[in-house]
Amino acid sequence: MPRSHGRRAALVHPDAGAIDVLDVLHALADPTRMTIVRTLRADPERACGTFPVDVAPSTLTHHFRVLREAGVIRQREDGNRRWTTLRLEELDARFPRLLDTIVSAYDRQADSANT
Amino acid sequence: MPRSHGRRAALVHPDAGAIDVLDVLHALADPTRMTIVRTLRADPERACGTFPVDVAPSTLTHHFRVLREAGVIRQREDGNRRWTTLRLEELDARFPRLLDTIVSAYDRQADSANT
DNA sequence: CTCCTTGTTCGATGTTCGTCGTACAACGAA
DNA sequence: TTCGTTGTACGACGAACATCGAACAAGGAG
Repeated sequence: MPRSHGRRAALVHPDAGAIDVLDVLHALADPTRMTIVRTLRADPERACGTFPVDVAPSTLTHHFRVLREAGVIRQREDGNRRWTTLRLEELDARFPRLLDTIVSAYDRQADSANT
Repeated sequence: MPRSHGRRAALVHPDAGAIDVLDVLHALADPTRMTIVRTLRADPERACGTFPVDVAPSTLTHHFRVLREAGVIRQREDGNRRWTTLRLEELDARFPRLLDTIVSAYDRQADSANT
């Protein structure tokens, strides 16, 4: 028994009512994580490995954890895969229009840069 | 001449069109800076020392610099004082409803905590 | 069972961040 | 000019962060 990894850690998600807006802002203030969120807005559910980001797998795991613990995404185990969705409705119930306004602002910025 | 400080550095503000939404999110993802912004929403202009935050003066200067360089606030020299305002209109022109939505979300969270 | 795929955990590295104390610069008033 | 007020610049410190590689765990296909 060379390591004491134990089994796969259970996925922890904060309750909708416990989501902290500062945590959400911090989670979104990173280009890789913003790309993840934008991708999920277009596609409702994706597996981890299918996001158009260019970082090492372990780095991607880290970013998913930040988003998950901030309450932005939900992850579901399915065999070997881990499926990811936005917690859009819960987020919207607590902070109306927050996610949409932020992502729209980023979209607008990306558009103005491609000119 | 013990130091080579030179004179007071000029205040640098990014052009409205160069404001980066990720910088704005990062600037707002801190409780002290969020308090500064909320205070400025209530009062249009304040001097640095009049904010209800509990940090050392040099720390406050640091937070003002982060907000200023992100394009969230504007600072104006006036004799010994430095007056601070929100760049609300410029921000709103580039990212409609962004600041208002974020600050409202924080207000809502603060309200729900005081229950 | 064996191999491949998927994604994680751990440990390390270098960077950025929030905080402070100290020194100091500019201004205004006495 | 001297003194008090206001706020900055610098340097340091510990914590948090983004990133990676290596090892590994679980599941599916053959």
